[in-house]
Amino acid sequence: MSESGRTVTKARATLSDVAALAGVSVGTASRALSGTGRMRPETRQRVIDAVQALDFRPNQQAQSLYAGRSWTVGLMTTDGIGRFSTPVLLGAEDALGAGKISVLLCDTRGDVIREQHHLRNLMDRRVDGIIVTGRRTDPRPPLDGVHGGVPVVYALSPSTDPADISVVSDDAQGCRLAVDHLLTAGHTRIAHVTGPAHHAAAVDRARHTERFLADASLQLVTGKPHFGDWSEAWGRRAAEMVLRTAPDTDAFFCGNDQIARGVTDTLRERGIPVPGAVAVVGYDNWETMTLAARPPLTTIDVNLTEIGRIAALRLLDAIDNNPAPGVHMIPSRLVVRDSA
Amino acid sequence: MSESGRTVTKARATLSDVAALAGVSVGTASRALSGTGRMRPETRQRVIDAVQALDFRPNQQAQSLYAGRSWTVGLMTTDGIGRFSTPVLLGAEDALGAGKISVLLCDTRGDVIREQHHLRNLMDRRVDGIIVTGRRTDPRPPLDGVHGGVPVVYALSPSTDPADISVVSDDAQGCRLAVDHLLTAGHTRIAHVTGPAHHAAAVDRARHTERFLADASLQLVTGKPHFGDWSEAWGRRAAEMVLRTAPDTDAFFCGNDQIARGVTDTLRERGIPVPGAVAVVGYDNWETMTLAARPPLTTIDVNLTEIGRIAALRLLDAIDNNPAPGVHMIPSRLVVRDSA
DNA sequence: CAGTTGTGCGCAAACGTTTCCCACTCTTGG
DNA sequence: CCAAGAGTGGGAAACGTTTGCGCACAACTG
Repeated sequence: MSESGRTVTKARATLSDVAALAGVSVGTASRALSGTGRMRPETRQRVIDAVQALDFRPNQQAQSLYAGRSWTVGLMTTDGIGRFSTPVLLGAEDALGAGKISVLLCDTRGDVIREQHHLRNLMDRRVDGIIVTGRRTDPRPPLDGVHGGVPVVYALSPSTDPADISVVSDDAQGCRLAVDHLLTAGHTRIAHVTGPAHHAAAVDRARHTERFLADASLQLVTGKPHFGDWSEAWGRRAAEMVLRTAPDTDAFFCGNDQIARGVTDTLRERGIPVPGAVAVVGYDNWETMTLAARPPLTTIDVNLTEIGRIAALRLLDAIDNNPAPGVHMIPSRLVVRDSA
Repeated sequence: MSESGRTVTKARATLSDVAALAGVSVGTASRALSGTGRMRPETRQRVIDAVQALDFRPNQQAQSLYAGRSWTVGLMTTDGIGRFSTPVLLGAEDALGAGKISVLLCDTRGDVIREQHHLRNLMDRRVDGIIVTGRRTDPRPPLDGVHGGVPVVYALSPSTDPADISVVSDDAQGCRLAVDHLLTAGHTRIAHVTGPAHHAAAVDRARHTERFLADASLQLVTGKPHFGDWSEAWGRRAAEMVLRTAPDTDAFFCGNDQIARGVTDTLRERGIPVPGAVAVVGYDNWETMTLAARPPLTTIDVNLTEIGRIAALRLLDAIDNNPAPGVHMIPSRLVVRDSA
């Protein structure tokens, strides 16, 4: 097909080819390779030599048919494959790859029909398990139509059924890291600017922030969190607004890095030194934002890759009949840069 | 297992269950479902009823074993799954899903060992084909170790072997769109700021830009393109530099959107109206950059999703024994916003 | 009414493994 | 010298599907 030196064989050798070359039966060849069963070392060696000579590799389809499993897991992402699901996916792929398990990718784009379609496909392929992940941290209804006890792990957005296995980010602990960092640095007049009030991530983080401030007998400098959207533009507008209402604000804790970057832009344009006069802390550690901001942002890293990895490990456990039902919280990490 | 209403069946029905219930043989049941072979409509109906009653779905493993193919393609990404490979991946998944083909995800992280490992795995699983994609547009060596004529399509970064199938972005046409847009608006003193000189995307775009300017008897306002890195910081620095060397610059064409955003930041901070005094055009249409920039950036969209889609279609053609060797160029699109 | 055509459907092989069961060949001890 | 036992390895069934072949029976035709 191509004139290059790449190998282009017609069809791969099967176990009977190997057996024939080694002068044994297929069954013996199989046992020689699997290590089971007793046999003369010499015989086993002949089989191994034949394998090498023919470049034999077992047909996974056949193994799967016999074993009734596929050494494959489905990874369903509910809304595109974006900034959040990608690291989760990589973490999962990494952990699974170690166990000779491959990942089948299914993107539902938030469409229930598509989700059903993919689910049927996964069941038909006899996947060993399924990881469901979404962008939002809001709980989601469990997958409907899982047959034969195939285990499912929900990553990032937990299942509404507490009997399911979910792996999520520990927002409370993340907020505590941020608030403690600001308090320790002596900030007491803190504002909170975040995303839409209908996102769990926004309301949860706001709630935790107010709680931790209350623990230190403080409250938000403007009296309440500011809900908007996750954009830089909102961060810029919100900063203007907060500074008008409470000019003595000495810190902003933001619901994500884009908002935080918007806040720093407003501060810089007003000539307010960061972190000298006002400190800013973001959330997510999205490096395209945190590193490009001026100054680079101190932020909370939610360890998305770790979430994916743990989800995969929990799934492997469940596949091995050791399910750990419930919600598993993955701790976040404070990343200190120049903004606070 | 769970107290919710979800179906939890023990094991799925097989075709012999269906046949038994319908009172026919397995062979007949199979033919009834596949539509092949002649039979009494009444018999066929009985089989169909049995299928419904048992919620039968054929076991893909068995079908694959018989057919010698898996209705699966491997998608290898060479360096993480980032901003560039993700849309390609989605486009591919979309096009393949229509053909009942699923996607196996393999991330090599730029590691040759890992690439070999994944490739062997894919061959063992008898994938119907492979799509290889990378972040960089630089050509890459073809996959080594593809057996049995399994077709491979290279997306985004072409194969160095011209006999392979590659689907890439048409950088020349993209640059022409940008340059023409600037020229039509009357700009003649154009600067070009781009990424590292060891990236094909940077040097190619620079070369095309100079060529199209030459076609209009013009040259770059600073006499040469400015190579740096793909960051906002470089965009900001480069803008300072260009304005010092050639204060009468009336447009910046940038190698990507981050650089373009950096340029607009410098211009805004110097009080230079964009696009009133100086126009700015980016590249890639990365919306987190283009929409957040002030003003929102006019840019070139390389249609990554389309590249993925076409790569998948070419792969399907090749699987059907109609390979279209060579490099396929996907045209880009000018997205006009406020910066030019 | 015998022979031919045609329809409907069952049987079995095949895809490539794994594993159970059994037969054979040595060796060894009585 | 023969029987028992251990060590080897062959044969075949099974996983669940698809498909080629051929048989039985009905319906024509001459």
